[in-house]
Amino acid sequence: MPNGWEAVEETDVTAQRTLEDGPRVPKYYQVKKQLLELIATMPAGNPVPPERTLATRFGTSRTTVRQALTEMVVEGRLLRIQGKGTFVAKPKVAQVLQLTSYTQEMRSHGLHPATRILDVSYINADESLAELLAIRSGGRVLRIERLRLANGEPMAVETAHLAARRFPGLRRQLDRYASLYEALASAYDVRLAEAEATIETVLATPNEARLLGVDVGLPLVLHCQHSFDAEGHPVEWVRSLYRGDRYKFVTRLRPPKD
Amino acid sequence: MPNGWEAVEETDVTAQRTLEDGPRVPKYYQVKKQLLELIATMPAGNPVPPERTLATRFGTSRTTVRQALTEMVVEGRLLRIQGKGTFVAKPKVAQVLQLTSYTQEMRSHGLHPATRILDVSYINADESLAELLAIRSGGRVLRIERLRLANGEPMAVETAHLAARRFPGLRRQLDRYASLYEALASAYDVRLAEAEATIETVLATPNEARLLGVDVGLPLVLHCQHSFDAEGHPVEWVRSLYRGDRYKFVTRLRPPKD
DNA sequence: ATCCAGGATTGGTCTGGACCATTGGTCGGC
DNA sequence: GCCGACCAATGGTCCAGACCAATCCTGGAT
Repeated sequence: MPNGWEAVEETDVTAQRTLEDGPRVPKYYQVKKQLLELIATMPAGNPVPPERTLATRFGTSRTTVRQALTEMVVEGRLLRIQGKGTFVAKPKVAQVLQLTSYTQEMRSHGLHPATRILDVSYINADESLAELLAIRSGGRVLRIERLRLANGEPMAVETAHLAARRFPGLRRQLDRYASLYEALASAYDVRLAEAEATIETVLATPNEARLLGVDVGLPLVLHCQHSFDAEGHPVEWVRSLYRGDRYKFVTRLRPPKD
Repeated sequence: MPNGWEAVEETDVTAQRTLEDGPRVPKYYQVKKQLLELIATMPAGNPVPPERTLATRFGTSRTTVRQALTEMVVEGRLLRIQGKGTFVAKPKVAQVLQLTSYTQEMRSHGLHPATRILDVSYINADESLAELLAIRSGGRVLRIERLRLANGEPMAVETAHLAARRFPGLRRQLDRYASLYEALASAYDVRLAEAEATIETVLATPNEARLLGVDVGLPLVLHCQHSFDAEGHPVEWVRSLYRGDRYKFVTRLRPPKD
């Protein structure tokens, strides 16, 4: 790893008070600040010194270094790969919050989109899902689970739910069209007109971590979208998990209607 | 602490494979699942056994228990207070993404809003801020830093920036009106018509942690809002930090304009 | 009855170490 | 040249312990 690590000066990092004489600053936070300076001018993909090297350099334990690195990973500044090393991360993708297809969205960022179908199955709706899809409790629902990739890299896991009764044979139609939205438009003359969405922070479960290629516990953005057609009838309920380290969201705001 | 902890059975938690025979599940994740079951029927505010007690019960180290608890804190399921204990958290507040005042928003949730002014000062705009406010670089900007509380509890830190030249004497006007938006409307006949906002995950710095009453490193939602009046002129740029464990966001989505 | 000091309890930070899992490189055999 | 085994390097998990910081409770003094 001849990458100039030798040039990193040994540094005494001590938990200390802030300039405003406020609460003590954790030692790991000082390490984080030093690391932020270290990577400030590095291009995406540039390797960062190994944890053990950094621990020696900063005169601190590996645990403390890991804590600092973890925060930077969560914030999307670093990318850590077990067995390989730690690297400066690519900038976040700014995802516009609107009703558009994943494919179009990624292309608008100059990224090559791909989708892998993880599962397509029929389930019976519990009460809350039934209410969302305006069907009776226990009604049949088509569930489509997809992994969204950009340039071969997992970005999101999406699970769509649609009422089987409203869209008979939709499962077979999926093979004929490039996307779900296209199938809905062409085979059922249904287009999404509006949706209500919630966004919140969750942490990756072991399964989700595996799908997205991240470590368990990485913060994800949970985006639940309840979509309606032009007549105001519910079309789908989609639960999407985005990598919080890879995305920022963009939206337009207006005043509320009085 | 006679709270029935004795009734919690000793449990052998082992890192194990998932039902789908996928990757191993970390031990702390198993602890997390057990804890989720434990708190499932507890009301908000209910105490959770201390870390050392849980470590004994689960036959694991305190570090492992802490990891599980931390995840649940991040997700807003638990609230941890140093010296006091760990408690079941209140449900997240669903914040609608629209141009409305903080006061109105909290009231719509039945919460008692309050605002504490942290700082009001004039600064000189750097290039990016100048561009946002459509002023020349170095121009004078009024910076207003506020802490938003609900029922006495910190919820967000907001820092608003407005062009001093466009709103002469605004600093003094702030004392006359209940809110910034009201001052803009009454003293300058300016109302916000539209805004563009970004949302992304960041982690609490020591200063932010102190203001919000959370631990360093807790995930926060960074919300940057660039607001315009009816003529499309920029009015303000606001940087807000919301507690990710306390908020979920709600928005309406529409198709893009072709 | 109230207040304050001291101790107990609880969570927060840090250390050092061990062990595991993943990735990549090297070397030897075919 | 290609493939497989082995090893090194790197990150991921977990342990046990020590110490610090914040909160609360109790007992004694006023």
